[in-house]
Amino acid sequence: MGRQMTEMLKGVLEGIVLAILSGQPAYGYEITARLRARGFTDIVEGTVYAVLVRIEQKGLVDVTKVPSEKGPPRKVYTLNDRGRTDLDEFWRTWGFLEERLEQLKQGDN
Amino acid sequence: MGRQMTEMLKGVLEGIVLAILSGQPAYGYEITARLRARGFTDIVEGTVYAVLVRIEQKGLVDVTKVPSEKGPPRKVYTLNDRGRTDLDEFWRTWGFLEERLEQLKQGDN
DNA sequence: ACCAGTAGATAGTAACACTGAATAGCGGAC
DNA sequence: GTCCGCTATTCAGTGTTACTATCTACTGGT
Repeated sequence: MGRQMTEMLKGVLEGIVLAILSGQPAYGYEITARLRARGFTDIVEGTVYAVLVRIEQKGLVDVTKVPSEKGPPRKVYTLNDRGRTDLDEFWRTWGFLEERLEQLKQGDN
Repeated sequence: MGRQMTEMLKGVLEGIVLAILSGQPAYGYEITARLRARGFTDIVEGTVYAVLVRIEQKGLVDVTKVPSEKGPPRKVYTLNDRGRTDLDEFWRTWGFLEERLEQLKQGDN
């Protein structure tokens, strides 16, 4: 992955995962697949699981273990109220940045 | 500063500084002031100087020392060719992220 | 003599994404 | 019946980054 993308994902990837979970509950492997389908082709499992551990510890998601027909049991993550609050805050922060960068891009500096 | 903003700035702040320099050369203290004027009210000098040291070491800027009427000599940073290339790449990476997040925000997840 | 404003530097910290590898369960091919 | 591939999770170690807090240094005004 490009160095710039890696750095830019910091603080954003967590929001992306929360946003994905806001649509419907999902488990790690599935989330990785969705990210890939969305164009984030270079994000590997290890990275996603680290995010999931973090948002669980922060109490932004509820977790249930669901047996899989194929492979070890899945840990299904569901966004809870605190997670939704955090996601809202994420979008506000993102919106702020987006605005400022749009101005900069227009060249009024 | 909010935790989310701090993390989100990683990888972005450097691009912001390069973008500011693309308009015209500037020195650290001045750049901090411009950032503040742009709404980044919580970014302090120490943070900006760290970025400047980094982009200088990467060879993205040329540096000249200019005496100041008031206070110690200024280090004026000028974006060079490598810096411009890096800035282009930054905007591409940013554009990619912006697109994906816009989709996510629209709720198609 | 002191202080505020200007200007830069730096050591230490915390957070984060990445790398690479390991573990574990199941199905099918051979 | 053993090996391979796919599913699924975990974890230790690394590098990069922004922040905190503090320090130095120069000038002008009170």
